Amino acid sequence: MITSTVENYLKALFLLDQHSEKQVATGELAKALNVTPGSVTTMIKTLAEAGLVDHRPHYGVKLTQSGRTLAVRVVRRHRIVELFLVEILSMDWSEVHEEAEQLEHVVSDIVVDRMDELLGHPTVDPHGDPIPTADGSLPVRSLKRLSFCESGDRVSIARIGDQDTSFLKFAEDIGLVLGEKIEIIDRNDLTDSITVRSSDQEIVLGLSAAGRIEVENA
Amino acid sequence: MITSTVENYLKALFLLDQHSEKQVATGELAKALNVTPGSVTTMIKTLAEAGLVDHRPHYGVKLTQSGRTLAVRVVRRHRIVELFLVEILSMDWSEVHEEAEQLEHVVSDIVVDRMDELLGHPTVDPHGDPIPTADGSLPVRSLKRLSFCESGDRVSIARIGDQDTSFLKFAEDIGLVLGEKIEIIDRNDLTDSITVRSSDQEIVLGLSAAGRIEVENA
DNA sequence: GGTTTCTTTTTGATTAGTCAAAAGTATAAA
DNA sequence: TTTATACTTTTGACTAATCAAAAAGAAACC
Repeated sequence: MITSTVENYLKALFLLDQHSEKQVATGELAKALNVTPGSVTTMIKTLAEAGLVDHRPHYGVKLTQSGRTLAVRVVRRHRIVELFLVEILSMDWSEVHEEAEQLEHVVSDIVVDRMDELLGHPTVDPHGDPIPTADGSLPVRSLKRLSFCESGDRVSIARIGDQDTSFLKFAEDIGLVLGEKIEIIDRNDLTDSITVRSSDQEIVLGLSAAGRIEVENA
Repeated sequence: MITSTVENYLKALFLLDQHSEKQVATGELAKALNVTPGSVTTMIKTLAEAGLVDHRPHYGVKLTQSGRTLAVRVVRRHRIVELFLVEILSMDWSEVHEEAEQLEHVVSDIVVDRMDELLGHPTVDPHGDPIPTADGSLPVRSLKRLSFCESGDRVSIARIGDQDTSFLKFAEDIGLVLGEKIEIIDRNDLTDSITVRSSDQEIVLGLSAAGRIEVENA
């Protein structure tokens, strides 16, 4: 039986290694899961025996095909549940992450499919993250960080992956919502800030905050 | 922290002892939870230490007030989730029990309250079991088993508590649904059966099946 | 009252997951 | 090439929950 813990390890591995083909370090995984490195080593061995990861001691770990398949299923459940909580139960998108973190391990395929249907087969969750399809495929988008944009760029907000509730609330309050079209007015490396216009309103953001927002060309 | 296991023990105790003020026997609880009596004894000791139950060794166990409060909360979550799955996600009432069994341990109060709202503050779940209010009160209804009805009685179906999927499907198929008004045509102790009329249709049930259906005077 | 039967409790083991701290490797610096 | 630093793995211990089987207690029967 696949426990919630195993699902969490697989999901964390997936989210960590999806943007780089490299092995994931034990310490990195430990930090992501909030456990000690020793615990990770132990669990990695269990996962390797089950054929869910490949482990090269002292180098790192990587999902196998079957591990990846399971991980994607967890991610799908998580993202559909998050969107469902926001759209159907009118919850605030800043507070659904923790909730989905629990639900992702217990909702059955039937329930997820019903939610998916009710939501009209959505492609992204409330943070702008893509929702894997039932067969496990995951669209790849080419986004860039708002902090890398140049003056004059016209882009739309595509993803705010941050999971910090207060940052999400803040972004929402100042009108930086998913799909919003914005224009970069000024990018200033001296003051370490970037100024954007969104629906006639000018917003100044520090570059580190801007780095947490991803955009695509409008 | 209250684990799912503890919640399950409390819930089982609540469901077993609610209709009799008596102590619950170790073996009875073991059967309800599908664990060995030894496991129950061990857990009971833990619960007693936490002040959730009173335990008289070799006699039985009973929920304390605080144990009861927790149990009722679990029952509320379970029943609201069940109804939600049926009403909002259009799932079949015969298949939601297992699902709710998992969800009851992870849905937060916020989510339950939203579901409750969306459902219009319902008072009974899909099986006709009362839903405890947020403050923990639980309406008491006086129902009787269909098997105890006499010829000529006019009643309405109030509860089908059984959790066996096939029995639930069967009841639904023959038109014995919650709220349905029926008239007892004949009750025959020799053939061990009862004949009822529901919307012009005559249905013959064995008394043991009729014992699983509860009714109230129409 | 004494013995049999049924139920409960105790005992000793096991599994999943975790931690703290010791021991072992790899890498980078001198 | 040796040493220092950083990271990983191992070790031993702990918690929650369980089981199987032995021991103990209560009840029922003669």
